[in-house]
Amino acid sequence: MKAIVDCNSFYCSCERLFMPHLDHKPVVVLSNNDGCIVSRSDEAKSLGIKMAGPYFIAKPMILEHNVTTFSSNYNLYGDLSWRVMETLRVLVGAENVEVYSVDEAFIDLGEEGENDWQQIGMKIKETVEQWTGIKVSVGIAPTKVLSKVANYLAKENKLATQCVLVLDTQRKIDAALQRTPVKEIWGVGYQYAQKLKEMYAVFTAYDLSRKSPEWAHKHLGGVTGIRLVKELQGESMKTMEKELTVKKMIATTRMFGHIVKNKEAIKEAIATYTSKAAEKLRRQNSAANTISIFVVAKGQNHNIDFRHGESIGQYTRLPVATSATHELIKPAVELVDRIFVEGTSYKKAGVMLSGLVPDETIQGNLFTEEKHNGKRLLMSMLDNVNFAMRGDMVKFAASGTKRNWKMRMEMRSPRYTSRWDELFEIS
DNA sequence: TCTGGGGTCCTAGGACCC
DNA sequence: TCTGGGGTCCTAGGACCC
Repeated sequence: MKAIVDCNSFYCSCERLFMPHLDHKPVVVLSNNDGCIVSRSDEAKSLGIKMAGPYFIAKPMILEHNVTTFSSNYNLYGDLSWRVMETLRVLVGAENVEVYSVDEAFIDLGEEGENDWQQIGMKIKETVEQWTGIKVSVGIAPTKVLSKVANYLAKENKLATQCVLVLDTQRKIDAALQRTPVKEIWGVGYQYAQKLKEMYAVFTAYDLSRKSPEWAHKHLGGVTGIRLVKELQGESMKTMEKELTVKKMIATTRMFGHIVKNKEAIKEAIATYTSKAAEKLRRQNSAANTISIFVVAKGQNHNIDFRHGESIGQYTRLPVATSATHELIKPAVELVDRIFVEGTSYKKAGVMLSGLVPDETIQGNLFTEEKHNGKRLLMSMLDNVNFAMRGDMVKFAASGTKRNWKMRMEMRSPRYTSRWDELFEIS
């Protein structure tokens, strides 16, 4: 059996932990740049505030109903996420936990025996809540996809389920699938949901589970579709992933706080993002052999298709894979010259590192020049300083010092658990 | 004019996830 | 006025090889 443990309204729950007077009150958390709503408490959901909806559209409603609003505080969320995952590892053994995202983890509960799954689920839920203060929902079923269905229904009916739902018989599975719209299945997005409904009259997860794997291959994206249908039918096709996943691509991209028309500012932004991306790269001991950058211009009909503003990109293949910031900044900034158009208004830029390989410079070897090793040392010192200061204390000059392109973050709460000067105080 | 049957590697793009 | 930031996997198609 597999379980999925999912934190309820995770970012909102993190904020409430330090402001308990907000319990049972509507709360929302905004994305970077205070652009979209990315987390809503149940009370905010029932006011009709839309997930991923633009903040400025929801703002009148937010003011009217006195909804407490936060900018994202990733230091805080990251730390609390770590506490939740550690709790799970203590409960079921680290080797059985697969961290799936900042607020979700799969757990392998094993196959054998007549276990009281309901009780196991409750124990997990209650322990996490007691140890971390974060409320979670637990779905338990024979496959990952079915456990996600169970989790979805647990959240839909919090009172009846107490946030724990087990699907351990075919009868329960079928009943659950019949109550689940096809769009809510893990792996079915907007496009497939429309297609399934309009062309094939598939409305519920149950309808889809009646289709054959061959049918799914034809109409649901090849092998991906086969796996999905088999998982719905109770056959495990998605195994537990072992931790230690090394990323295959690393990106740092941001909207600007304001429109940018100046090439130097774009270069500063690109240099800053490159530094950040290189840091992530070194954290997983990789080096990159390809660096790409892109910029997004503000389109004419911005209000209609803001998402599809045309993105113009370029990439460079590096002669040698590297993880050194200065070796990445130089080609990145040069790429800006190739794509920048005078007189254009830009709203976003990004850097992507790909072609990632293990970093050869980490263990100095006899055949590497000394200069090369010194470079890695400089980088670790820089990472250490920046980590200790929890910011970017030491930067490359190319990143600029004024940064008037920086994003907005006007309502961020204190980083209670990761900065000494922002610790929670009791007076 | 005709025009095989494999392979591999790479890139772009689509679809999805949180 | 104002619309997030990461990632993954898969497929198709082109270039190239024998």
